[in-house]
Amino acid sequence: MPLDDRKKQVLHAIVDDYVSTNDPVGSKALIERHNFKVSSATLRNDMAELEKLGYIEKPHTSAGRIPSDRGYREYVDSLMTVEKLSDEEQEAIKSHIDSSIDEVTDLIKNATQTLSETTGFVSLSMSPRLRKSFLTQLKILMIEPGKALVLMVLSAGVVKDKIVRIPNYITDEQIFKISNSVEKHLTGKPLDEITLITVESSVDNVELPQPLLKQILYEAYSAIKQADELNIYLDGEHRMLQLPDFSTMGRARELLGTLSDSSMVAGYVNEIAGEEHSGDGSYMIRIGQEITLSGLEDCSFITATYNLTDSISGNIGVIGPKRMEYSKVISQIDFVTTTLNENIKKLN
Amino acid sequence: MPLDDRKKQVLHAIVDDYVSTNDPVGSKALIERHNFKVSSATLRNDMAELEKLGYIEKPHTSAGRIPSDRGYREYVDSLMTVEKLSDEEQEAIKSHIDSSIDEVTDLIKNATQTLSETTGFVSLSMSPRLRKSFLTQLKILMIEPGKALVLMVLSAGVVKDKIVRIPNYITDEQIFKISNSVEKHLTGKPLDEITLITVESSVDNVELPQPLLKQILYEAYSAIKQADELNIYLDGEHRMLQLPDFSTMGRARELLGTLSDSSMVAGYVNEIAGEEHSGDGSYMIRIGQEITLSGLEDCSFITATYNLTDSISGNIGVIGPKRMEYSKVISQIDFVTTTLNENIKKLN
DNA sequence: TTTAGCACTCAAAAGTGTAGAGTGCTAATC
DNA sequence: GATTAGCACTCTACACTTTTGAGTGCTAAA
Repeated sequence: MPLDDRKKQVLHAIVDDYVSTNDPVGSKALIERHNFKVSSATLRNDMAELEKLGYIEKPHTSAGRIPSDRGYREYVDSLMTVEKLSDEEQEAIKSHIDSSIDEVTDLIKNATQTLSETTGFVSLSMSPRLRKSFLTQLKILMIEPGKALVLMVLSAGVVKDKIVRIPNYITDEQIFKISNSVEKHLTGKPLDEITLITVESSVDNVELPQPLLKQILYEAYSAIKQADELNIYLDGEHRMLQLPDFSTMGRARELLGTLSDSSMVAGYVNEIAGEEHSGDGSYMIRIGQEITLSGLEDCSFITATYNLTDSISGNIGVIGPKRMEYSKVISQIDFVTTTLNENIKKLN
Repeated sequence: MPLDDRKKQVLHAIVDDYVSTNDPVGSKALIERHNFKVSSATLRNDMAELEKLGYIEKPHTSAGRIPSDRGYREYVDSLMTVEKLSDEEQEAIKSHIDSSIDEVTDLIKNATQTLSETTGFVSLSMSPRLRKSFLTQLKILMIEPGKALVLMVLSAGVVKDKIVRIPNYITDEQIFKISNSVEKHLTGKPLDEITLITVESSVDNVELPQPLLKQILYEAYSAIKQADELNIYLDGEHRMLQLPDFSTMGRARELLGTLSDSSMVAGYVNEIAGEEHSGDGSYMIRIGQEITLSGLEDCSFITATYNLTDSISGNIGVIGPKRMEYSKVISQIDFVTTTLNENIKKLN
């Protein structure tokens, strides 16, 4: 059963007030701050109803109400309106973004930092998912006896490298031949189609014993696979300590503890990035318990997607308290992401 | 005036007790836990004396005493004895260290993480100071029109690269020529002797208009300079929240706030790394107010040095509460650093 | 359906009292 | 002269109580 208009207004007002004051909001306070045309008693009835429906809850008997996860969800899905940032706000953000950066990775980092700075929350970004990108160059370069560098240039303009160990007595020339052969066969192939077998079968006519050759090719292969790995970058963890929501040590500890395990967070982000976008916007929101990472029960997580190319993208987002100004934060993420996308385009 | 033997014992005992209990220690408690041959009244006199000399202090009138910065300093300099870690402790550390890593940078990171994990404090490392290292290879590789990669291999086995922008219509061949020419002239030169002039004068006989050539060489130069920059890596910040010393939000906030400005921390570490080592060991200790970073007044900072080669080194260390088991932490750092040095050696 | 009024609830803040650990000082003792 | 026992005094931490005030749900009237 859908909420009637006034109940929607009440819920809207409760969320707004709670977000701005951090105090459970009661019927009287509601009347004072908004001009409802009815009395507090009426609102009390509405609030009782909203509570029964699960949109709001009481911390204890004699306190006001606070939005439940479901209440926030309703707010986010149908109540709030997302406005564009004012010119000043846009300027403030732009002043943090360094568009003179020449490497995509740094551009993304910079945007992530900006996001934390402007929202005051933790921000994060995932490295682009490069599975679909293809190799445009692959070189194996001798560094010194026993050590070589596998250097890859990917279609998205991303450069990756990895130092690998090779048998000591392999010569410059041999490596050079292998490098050329591998490059010729693998250029143009998407990363996710490159297997150990593809790599191994890409070399012929090199006068080296099979086991040695195999070893080198295995190293090359593992370098390629490593280029495909997802990295996560987190920023502004300390800002969470400034928030009243995490002013009790326990909560803060748990939160930062969880965030410190970056591979776990990365796994989670990757997981939800795989799910389809929730309808309307270009962003995705998880509220409270919807986040299945322990210690983030009081947080909300908003992510957006940036694009390196049409088919290669990554995520950027913030983790803040559930009690946040959703519409504002969404505008901020949106703006940062848009700016980031523009700057990425400029690199090509 | 030097302390007499018993006063030294008293100070030693106070530090030990305070470190282990986190309670100001009184004369009675001291008698109970240690077998002094004198009465509590005598200790009270000694303690009054120690306080007058500035080694210990009272949080308030009716509390026990806690060591002052000076007290810890005396303890660290002349009272404590540093023992080797037990076999089990060594094993525990070794189990965290991944000696299969092929890149120095990762090896250092891994050691830093291990250090935080074993001490339970924040750990940090500075990237090696590469000023004195020299180029063994330098290549400029075309990535796509308008974009090139400057790739440097340094004497320490470190590889650095940077994407730079070049004029659009520069060809593969032209870049190749420039690359060769620059490499020939710069190979073997220490980074800190390479100036823009050195780079510019390293190319001759390239049929390109001067301004274009200059632009490319400038980019190459800036890539080289960037390779020389110091990076800091911090780990385990969240662990500070577990410590009783930072159980009040205020302290923790300040601490993590300061640590989040990594360039400031890097600057400080670099500064003190420049000062000469304080005598005996291979480590360096800063206690409390001796640290001139705001928010770290209640911390101590212990650093050690790792070596890539004889002349190229970096720092690794921990930041923990002033109230720490100095001898133990020192052994831990020492062991981790030694192990790191061994693993670095194995890479070559 | 809305409203005024009222009794009831409960957390947070402020106040009170006590226990305990510690101190400094003095005068006696080794 | 150093050491000790004894004692009055100090001050925090903790537990306990009281007060305050915002908020609720319910009832009866509009």
